[in-house]
Amino acid sequence: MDGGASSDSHISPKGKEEESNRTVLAILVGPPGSGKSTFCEAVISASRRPWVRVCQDTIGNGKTGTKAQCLKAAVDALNEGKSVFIDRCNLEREQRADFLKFCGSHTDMHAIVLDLPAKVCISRCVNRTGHEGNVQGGRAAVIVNKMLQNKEAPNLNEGFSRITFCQNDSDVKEVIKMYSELGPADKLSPGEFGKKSKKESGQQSIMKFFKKSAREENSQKEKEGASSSGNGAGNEFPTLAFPSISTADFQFDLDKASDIIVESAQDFLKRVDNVRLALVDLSDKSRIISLVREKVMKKGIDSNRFITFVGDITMLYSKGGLRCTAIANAANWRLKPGGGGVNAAIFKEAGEALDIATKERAETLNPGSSVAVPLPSTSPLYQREGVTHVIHVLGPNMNPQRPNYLQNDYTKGCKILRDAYSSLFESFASVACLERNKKPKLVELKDETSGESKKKENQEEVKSRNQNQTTTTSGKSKNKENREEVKSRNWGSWALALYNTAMDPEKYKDGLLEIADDFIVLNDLYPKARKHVLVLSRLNGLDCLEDAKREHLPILKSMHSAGVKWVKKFLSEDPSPHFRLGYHSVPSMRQLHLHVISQDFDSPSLKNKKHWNSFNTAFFRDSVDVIDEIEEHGSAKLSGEKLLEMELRCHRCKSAHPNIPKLKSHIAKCRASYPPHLLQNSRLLSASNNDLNIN
DNA sequence: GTTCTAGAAC
DNA sequence: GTTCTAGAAC
Repeated sequence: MDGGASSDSHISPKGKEEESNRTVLAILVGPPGSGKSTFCEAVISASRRPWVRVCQDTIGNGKTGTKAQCLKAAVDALNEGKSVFIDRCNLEREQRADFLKFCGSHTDMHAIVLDLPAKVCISRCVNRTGHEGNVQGGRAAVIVNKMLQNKEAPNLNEGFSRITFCQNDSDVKEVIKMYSELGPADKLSPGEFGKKSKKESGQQSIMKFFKKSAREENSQKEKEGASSSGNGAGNEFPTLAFPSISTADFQFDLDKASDIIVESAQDFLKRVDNVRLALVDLSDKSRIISLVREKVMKKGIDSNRFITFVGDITMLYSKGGLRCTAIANAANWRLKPGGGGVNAAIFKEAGEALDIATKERAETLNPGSSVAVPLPSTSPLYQREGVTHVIHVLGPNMNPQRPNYLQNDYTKGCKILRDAYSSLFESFASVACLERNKKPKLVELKDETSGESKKKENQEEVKSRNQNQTTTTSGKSKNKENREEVKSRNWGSWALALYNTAMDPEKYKDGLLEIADDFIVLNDLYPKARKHVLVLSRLNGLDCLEDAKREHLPILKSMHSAGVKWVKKFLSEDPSPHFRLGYHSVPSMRQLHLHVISQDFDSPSLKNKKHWNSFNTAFFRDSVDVIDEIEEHGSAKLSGEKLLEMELRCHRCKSAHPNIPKLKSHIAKCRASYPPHLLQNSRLLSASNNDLNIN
């Protein structure tokens, strides 16, 4: 494989050989309510390419349409040089087969799988009216459930050249955009995109949304294995390709660097399943590659999950058959294109789109940190290589010829390099949409992870506050502190405002939004976002989350419901914000209160690090998790106040920012999707959130 | 929790 | 010089 980053192959090889105006037959796959018709209409109204939507619900002119009618309409349209959407459920392989048979040599066969959660589809069906096929109202749930029982995900071996999976609304949006931008002569690159890993689909699907037989999966694996140029690994894992950080221009010691790469990777892979890391270097004489290979072998790291790869990081799929979800860029601190090496090559291949998308995320990068930038679908790296994200990462600089070098301080250098890899891998974990519930460590970023042991200590401390000091098994000098804390929790007079309100709401009723038997709702006096209310318990003695035990579950649940009710009310006035409901691990004000807060954090009262981190680190405990944990263990996990001193990171894209003003100007424009953790379990409530309709 | 302000960081 | 943080007082 040639190592040149500057070959001419950024022009898709397919682009040259294809005559213009090839047609596309795109089969939508998804149950009623998954948004097939909306998808088609959105693309058709925006596209320069002529599209025809063939819909079985409408093709019969009032009567129920047939598949045969759809086939005929599709073939007619293709013959006229138009591209076609097949808008019917197409959930079973057999249902799709006939359409694929008509695939002439001038037509690309695509599948677009709208793999949204079943409950979302059901709820949409139940709530809609005037549906073309009358799948709506009460009968919809039965129909959708039945259809979902035995469905098969489309497979390349059915004859599709491209299959795109959408798991959520933002995927759908992105794919609509991609198809809308497809000009008459353009072609999307072949392959499977956006597919969930096996583990994820197992965890997310309530009713085995798309069943796939083991036999099929194996044959698919064989197929992929055969075409993957003998790198020995199947292509089913999300893969991060990364160059060695700091060892080129920044002259980091190779031996030390290789240790850090291997250790960081091993640590990451231990904690995260279903991902793969690929260290990439241009030259097969690369010293860093051989050092890493040697150490990987010694450590017995799974060679399917950590690979070394010689090749151009911008052409891993097109030239090397290695499909990567994300590639890391050894960036400079200004996040500028150019320079040399990997940074120049990636910015060049990704096109201007990456520069623009990067600017939207962050202006600068600190050594030891990273920022993940989603690649616009127009980028050649996305279209040709199937790369969805570029993760910029900055390592330590040991080069005396460069400004701000570390003067051979390898204590500092090694720490920064470790931080850089940890941050890179964590960013990748977010990108790869990992299920992180079962591994609480993963929820934390690098810096939080390093604070993990401290956090544990803190939790223990908090726990032991409630115990008598005679339990001295691991007591040490903490006992003195404990004794003081056990005696009384000293609330300053300023910290009693909520308590006083809860005990005598009538006195303060002018400022209250709602007074119920067991809780009160009021606006936070210093709101940290456009919408920020408190649901305040009225129970005397329930001072904070630490006090909440099983007997408090009814009040916790009723506070939660009240919070959700107010979210609904806010969303009915303005559907744009997202909300979280949760408690501070260690509150400043006495009397248990639930924060209901919109995620814009656009407020002059949000002034310092503590404010930010109290809502955007594990210090903030989502109400849903608190209830689950108390149900399961009798108490909720608490995080220590150490987290409040953490570096400032955007709650959406996780980029780091040096101070509050910079962070605030960033979050005002950041539109990255929220971290996967927040998208689960209704931690994040929005107008499109189905749970709001059900509760 | 906020306000105030010294002094660190830029 | 200005901006921003962090600690003390309330």
